[in-house]
Amino acid sequence: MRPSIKQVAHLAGVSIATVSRLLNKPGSVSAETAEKIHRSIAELGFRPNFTGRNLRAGNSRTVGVVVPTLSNTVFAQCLQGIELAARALDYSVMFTTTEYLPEDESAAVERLLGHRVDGVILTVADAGANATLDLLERERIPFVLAYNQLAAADAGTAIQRASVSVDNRAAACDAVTHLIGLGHRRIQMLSGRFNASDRAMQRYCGYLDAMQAAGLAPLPAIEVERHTLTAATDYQQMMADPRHRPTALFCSNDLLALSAMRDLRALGLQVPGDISVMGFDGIPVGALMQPVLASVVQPSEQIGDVALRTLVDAIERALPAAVAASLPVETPVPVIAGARHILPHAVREGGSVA
Amino acid sequence: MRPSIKQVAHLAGVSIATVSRLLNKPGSVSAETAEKIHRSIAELGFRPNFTGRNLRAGNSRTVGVVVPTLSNTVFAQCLQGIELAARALDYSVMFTTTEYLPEDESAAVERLLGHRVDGVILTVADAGANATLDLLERERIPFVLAYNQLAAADAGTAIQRASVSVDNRAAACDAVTHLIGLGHRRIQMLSGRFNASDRAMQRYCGYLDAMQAAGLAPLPAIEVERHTLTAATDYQQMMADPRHRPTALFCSNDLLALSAMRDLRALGLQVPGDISVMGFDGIPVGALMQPVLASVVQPSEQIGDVALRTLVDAIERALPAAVAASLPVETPVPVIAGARHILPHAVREGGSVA
DNA sequence: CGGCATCATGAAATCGTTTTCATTTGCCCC
DNA sequence: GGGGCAAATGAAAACGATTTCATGATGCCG
Repeated sequence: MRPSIKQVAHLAGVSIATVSRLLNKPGSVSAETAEKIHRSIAELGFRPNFTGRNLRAGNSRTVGVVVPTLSNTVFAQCLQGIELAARALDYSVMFTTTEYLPEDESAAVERLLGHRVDGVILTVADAGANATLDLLERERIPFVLAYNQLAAADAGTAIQRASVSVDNRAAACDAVTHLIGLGHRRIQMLSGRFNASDRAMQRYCGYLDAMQAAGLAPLPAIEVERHTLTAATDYQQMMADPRHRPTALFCSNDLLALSAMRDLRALGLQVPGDISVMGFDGIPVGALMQPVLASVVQPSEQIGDVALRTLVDAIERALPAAVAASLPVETPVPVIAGARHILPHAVREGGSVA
Repeated sequence: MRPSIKQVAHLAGVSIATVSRLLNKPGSVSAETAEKIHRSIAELGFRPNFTGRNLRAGNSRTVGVVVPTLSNTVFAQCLQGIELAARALDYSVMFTTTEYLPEDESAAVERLLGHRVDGVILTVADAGANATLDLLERERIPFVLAYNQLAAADAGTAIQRASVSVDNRAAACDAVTHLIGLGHRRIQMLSGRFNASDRAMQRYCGYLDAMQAAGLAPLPAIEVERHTLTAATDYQQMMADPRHRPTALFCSNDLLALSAMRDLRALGLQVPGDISVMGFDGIPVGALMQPVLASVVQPSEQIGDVALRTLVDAIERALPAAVAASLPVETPVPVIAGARHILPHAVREGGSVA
């Protein structure tokens, strides 16, 4: 068995309380005692057991992260940002994915709650009506949404949720406006399933905004499963026919845009000669390619960073509230004042549009 | 405070032992008692606290993962594979990065050990001489290396470590042989720092193998910092001069290959017209681009999957050994029989070479 | 009808910490 | 020199689960 504080205390000839004190607030123990204890710790190779500490303290200095997948660079970068910030604040990260299955979201969160994470960062399919978020709220676990953008209307409700994202609608509008500025009139949106990503819907709204503002007739979005464009035969037929084919394709994410470009080339079309393609996300490899993938860049790593800091703020703000809640008198709900963090986006111009 | 097993027991009018039994082996408690307890659990919204369980059990059903970064898709996919497999085996994943700083490896592992993870999956800078691995070994924590490929010579030593990777040397040799087969004679390797990645060195050996086998004169590798090719002016000069310029560039990873291609284009060179570029990793976007990035594909997600399964095997094999170790008589070291898992690689042909 | 095995359950110890409360010691000041 | 105060330390109770051991009840067999 690994050495515990008890062995250290015994070897140093002091009580476990003294060892604990040395570890937590070193000022409160005399110099020579500290010296003895430090020697014992070194000799035994003692390492405090967080499990014991967490059990007693009731918090774990661990946050849970739930994202759809890591196959999309966007989420990987976000997780990267989260981990970096967490490490800086001395938090640990427990991580899980949902594979875009809404029904897995709850299971994932349940597991994290079993581990008594102090808070959760998640990207859900639909932040609007979501049982998982309700669960977190019921359990009074601070959480922050990443990428999901809360509707401004929610700001008026009693409990305000926190989210960190770009302004999806405005960003999409900027992208489409960029295309319009280049002379495109027939612009169509290619999107992942709306029910797998509320962002896709918001971006479609942005598309509508831009088309409307320019007085152009919006086209219905083409919804496809992830990365399975080749299966969408009706879509292929549309592209094959120059009369139905849009002159520009606005894709709800970069991976989709890259897949689309490959498929279009397979159909014998030139990008951007025959058709322009613009993405959304601004994944780094997009800028390395030739032609550069035009896109709307979201600061994914920063989204993670801000999400984590917001979450930790909420956690540590909730701490005194938790103490109050343990009083016999039921105090008012210790609500985390939510915040809709909207981070800046940028249009990346690129050779994939003309 | 969240409901504990105690409240459940009280509400159901039974002892906490009975509740615990119901949760662990449901057969051992009578039907009507089970019914009462289930009702209490539902009413209180009770969720077992892993912290308590882990403290008592001495294991956490959690594994730690340490990789250099998530900015490289390769590691993100590996983590994805790990998480999927972990979830299937009912393990959780605690995750951290090192930013390619060898000195951060130990700190990361220390933190994970504090959380009492049952095992660790890691990718280190140099698996040969590595203090972190020694630490894990001293602490008798099962661990599995991912991407790091143990030298076959290690198989003879007393303690055998486990690793999951492709055969880097053979894979690089295959890649370079492919280039040679296309008629290239002046082939040079562009690599990340050897001291930041032992894989890079192994791949350079593979390069040497291939050149030697073909009777060609090998060139020294160009070592660069990650993604900072533009700063390497001597490299730029070499590329600018057709007499010094190799006809093909073999890069130690795909991100580097993509950066190189962009820089070469910036110098006015055509890929593959003036120079061919081949990568290593086989990241998925490489196949979406035009031209397709030729590369050696490693099965990253599968590496994660196998690494996790190997680790869990070791953990669960070590369990009885741990019991034995708690006996007064010091039993022989409960060594995890290591295994060098070599997964298959494949050469992906692509338009970036000619 | 008594003895014994089996089953369901409870009491209590345990895991490794933190923290409260009490106790000891030494010191200062009057 | 004694009273009181501060500093340093120890004993013990939590935290939430599992698990061992003991106990009572039940049923079966001779």
